[in-house]
Amino acid sequence: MADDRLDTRSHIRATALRLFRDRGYAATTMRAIAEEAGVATGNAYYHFASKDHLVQELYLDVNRDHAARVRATLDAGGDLTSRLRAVLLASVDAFGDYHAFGSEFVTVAIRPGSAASPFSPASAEARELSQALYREVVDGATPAVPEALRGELPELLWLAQLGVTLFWVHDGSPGARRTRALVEGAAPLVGRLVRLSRLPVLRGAVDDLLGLVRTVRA
Amino acid sequence: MADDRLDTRSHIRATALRLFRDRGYAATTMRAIAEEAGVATGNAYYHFASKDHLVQELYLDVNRDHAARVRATLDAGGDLTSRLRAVLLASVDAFGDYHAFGSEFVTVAIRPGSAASPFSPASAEARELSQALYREVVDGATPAVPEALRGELPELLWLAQLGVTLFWVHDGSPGARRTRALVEGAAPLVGRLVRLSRLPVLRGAVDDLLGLVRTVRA
DNA sequence: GCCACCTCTTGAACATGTTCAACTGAACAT
DNA sequence: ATGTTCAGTTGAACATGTTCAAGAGGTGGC
Repeated sequence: MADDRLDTRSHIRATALRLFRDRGYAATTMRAIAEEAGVATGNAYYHFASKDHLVQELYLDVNRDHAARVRATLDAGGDLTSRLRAVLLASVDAFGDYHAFGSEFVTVAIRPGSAASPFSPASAEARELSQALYREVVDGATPAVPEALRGELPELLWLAQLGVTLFWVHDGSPGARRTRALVEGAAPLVGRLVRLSRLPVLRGAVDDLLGLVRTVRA
Repeated sequence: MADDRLDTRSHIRATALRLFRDRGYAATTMRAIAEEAGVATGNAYYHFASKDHLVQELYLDVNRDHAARVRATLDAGGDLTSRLRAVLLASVDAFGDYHAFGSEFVTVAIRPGSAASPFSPASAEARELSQALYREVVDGATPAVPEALRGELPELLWLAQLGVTLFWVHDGSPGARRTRALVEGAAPLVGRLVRLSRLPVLRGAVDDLLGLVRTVRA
């Protein structure tokens, strides 16, 4: 019962994540986590401010998994479309273990006040990990992404991943088929648009978009 | 206490919506709604399956308000950009009353299983009301929107509104300034892209996009 | 009149996230 | 040794969404 217990905090963390994976969010009560970890309910709250904070730990795990899955692809080069496609599909895979309860978890994540929100301070580590992947997607692409886009594109692609995840949540198809179809279609479209962005006719639209992104970010 | 009480159901509904508006989602307990309405707690559950279903009623109200706000604009004609801009800004205004608690409500709405989700069967009336507005935005625009886009664009714009709302939720700026800036920038960008979509160079990208939309919708 | 049925209503009971006052025990100062 | 402090721990208590067995009251059949 106290074998792998380096310290109480990480023991509770590990217990919670296991239960989340096995039972989902709602079915994993704080009492169950505490009991399974062999501590009192209140103790879990001493180490984690809320259930959301435990979910946030789960997101961190998923993001680490995602990063590990795409390491080889990112190092291998390739064009923007194939890199983006691979990274987005890998994110679907990384979430795959939680597919049954995916909607529950993303629900928690989208709550603006939630610690598990991708925008929350508590998620900073997971967010930066994930955003770094898309920076690599862009910077390592050959042929190179046009200079003008290189600054903002990674963040836009990261947002696109959040969109894909949101879609995935509502996607009841087996094996997330529809979500994968979305990625298969969207990645080449992004690649094509990035290539087209060099054309003079599109210069205005591209400038508008970049200006909008910069304005809105502040 | 029983003055304006046509029937219990609508009395509970009205009471709940008032409390939601005044106190927000979390602070409005089912007990408070029932007590304020002068019925037992369980009675509220007889008429509304869950608290989410009451929130869904609130969304219906907001959507009706939105539709009323844009009636004149839609009847007046104008180009796509100005029509889209007006309708999106009006949606920000319609949600304005709930700005303080906006994040709470949208949180509820985004939960996939939730009755308040824009995609839920329970929200069908609100959804169709809202989607119809964007069909009008597109169909009533002069110069006319290219034939090829007229089918899918309304739904895409409706999704864009959901995106704007999601942004608004995370937008802490006074008067939702950043959200309005997003709309002010995005509407002309959409207008410009729709105009450009006629160009032969973009034909491929447009076809890809439309194909993607059709594939993914199923 | 009486019974069966059905809609509507009640309020106690339940499960769960969260809080909190009290307790433990180790580290440290005197 | 003794006292002090404080991070860590406990479990009962609380608030709230939700459920449910019980009943009220009306309507129609006989």
